[in-house]
Amino acid sequence: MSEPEQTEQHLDFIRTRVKEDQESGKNDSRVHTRFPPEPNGYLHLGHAKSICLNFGIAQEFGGLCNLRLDDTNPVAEKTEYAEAIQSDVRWLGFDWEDRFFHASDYFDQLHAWAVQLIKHGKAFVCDLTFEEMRKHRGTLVEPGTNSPYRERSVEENLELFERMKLGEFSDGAKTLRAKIDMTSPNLNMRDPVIYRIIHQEHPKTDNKWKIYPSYDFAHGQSDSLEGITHSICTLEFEHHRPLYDWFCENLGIHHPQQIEFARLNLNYTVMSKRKMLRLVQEGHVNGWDDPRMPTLQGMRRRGYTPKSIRDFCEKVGVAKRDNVIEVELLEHCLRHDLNLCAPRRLGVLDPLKVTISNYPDDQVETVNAVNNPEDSDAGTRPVSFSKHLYVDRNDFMEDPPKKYFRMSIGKEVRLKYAFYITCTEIVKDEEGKIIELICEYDPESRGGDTADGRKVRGTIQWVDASTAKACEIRLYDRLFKTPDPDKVEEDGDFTDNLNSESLQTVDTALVEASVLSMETGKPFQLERVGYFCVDPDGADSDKLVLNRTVAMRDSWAKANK
RNA sequence: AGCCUGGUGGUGUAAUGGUAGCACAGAGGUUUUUGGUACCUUUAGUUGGGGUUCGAAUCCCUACCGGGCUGCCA
Repeated sequence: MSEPEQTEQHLDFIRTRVKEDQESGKNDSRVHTRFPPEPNGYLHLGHAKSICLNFGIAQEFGGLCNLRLDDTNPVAEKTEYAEAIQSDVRWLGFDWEDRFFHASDYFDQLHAWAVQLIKHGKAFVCDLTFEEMRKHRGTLVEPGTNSPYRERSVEENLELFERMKLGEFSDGAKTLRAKIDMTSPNLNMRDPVIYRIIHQEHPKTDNKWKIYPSYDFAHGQSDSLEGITHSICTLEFEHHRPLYDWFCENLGIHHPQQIEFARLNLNYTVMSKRKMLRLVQEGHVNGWDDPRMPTLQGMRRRGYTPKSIRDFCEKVGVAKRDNVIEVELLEHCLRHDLNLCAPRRLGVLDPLKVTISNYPDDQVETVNAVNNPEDSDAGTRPVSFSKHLYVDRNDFMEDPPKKYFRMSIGKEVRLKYAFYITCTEIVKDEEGKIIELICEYDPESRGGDTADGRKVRGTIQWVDASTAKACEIRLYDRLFKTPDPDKVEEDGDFTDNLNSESLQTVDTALVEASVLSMETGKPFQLERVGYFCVDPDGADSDKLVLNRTVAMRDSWAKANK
């Protein structure tokens, strides 16, 4: 695992705080965090930031980090999600050891605490309907008014709460509310609901409960029970902190410190579960693991490495101000990692036939290709070479501009790892389209250089016609065509900004035979083209399907825009 | 409107009263059997206005501009 390079003078505000607490001896200098997703959807890049923060801080300060599923609302939560979450966190490279918990593990304790609050006159059963409660709540500028049920006796509250628990009332008929302050400027403090009636089977507790605690009544207490020292969450929970504190204090239990940070936003995409769900449900993408999705499953299928994502999460920093990170940073982190670890292969997306006129008709030889120039231990591999080859169509120009280094008539180029060739003749079809290049090769240039040391500036990739394998390649582009997909015309919708060309399928590609043995999901580089990985879609057929993880940086294309 | 929050190059993020730094992006260059990589150089910033101070991104006042909050979601 990569060690985050946190230098002494470069700590973010959360780590600064944790460090101070540790040095002052707070919590006996323990550091204990947790990552608490709700199992109602798949994890995305925004969650990755939180995972890296929580597990990262634990590692850096010699502490622990728990994985906890916040399963207090059985309506949308599913086991399917719970399993994906564990798999994703593990894939990202983190380990919670034996500390895998559920908020539902604490339902009994939470219930007992609710009873305790009632006995202390700090909670009451309320009969107000949803609508009535909304009216009583007041507004942003006006205080709320007390519920008419606020002054029920402890005995009555106890009895009613027990009957709620027994399932005697229908959903929404009654709630248990904390008795705090209906005039508080913080709406969360206006007698918030802490238990509601939900007749719904729970993935973990089955039909044991008819009442479920709200987030506010479960989260802090769960943290407390687990001995969490720093409860790190996103900014939207800032207004809930007074409540978090209120419960810990009024229950007299261990009081973790909640700290909020700004969630991650990335341009050209959306980062909310709700919007991603729509993309999936409305068929704009092919599922949660579509390689264009910012879900961890999508990114994994696309070929993102855990290390590149961790590196990204470290580089985006942690602060309280709203932010939108440019995708270029993500792609930089990806390429940086891939450049170091991805094996190299040869392939052409748009094949153009090449015949070497002075090469023996039936001869086939092998040349040695370097597997990874950044890693000498990766060694070399044999690649077959013969009279009939393919190069990429865009590596030839009949009428090239001044600084074009690749093929054109009479211009000598290097076929990477093989020979120098010079095009002598172009073959066209009736419509004038180039269909073949007749070339001559220099037998003395085997391996890619000659004794005379002459300079050949252009080097291109190629495949041997007799051994190359056909495959389907899926080229991905950003999902949205605008940096801020939420910025729309009136009556518009973020889906208006979807990029209709975010997926382009190329079915003409040819790759060297060894690509067949690449492991699904493990990225490799097709030299000069980009990074790719085998998609699971081809697994059950003979078809080889590749995903383009990310293109190479291309300063030539950029300069010629 | 009330409350809470936050404003540092294009984008992020440091500097907590003492040289505004780093990364990505941009521009230029060196190297190169990937027009990749690596390396070098470079453009560009403290929201405005007052104040305190020898000295302010930092402290105070004020204006302006973002974001959040009226679920029995989390």
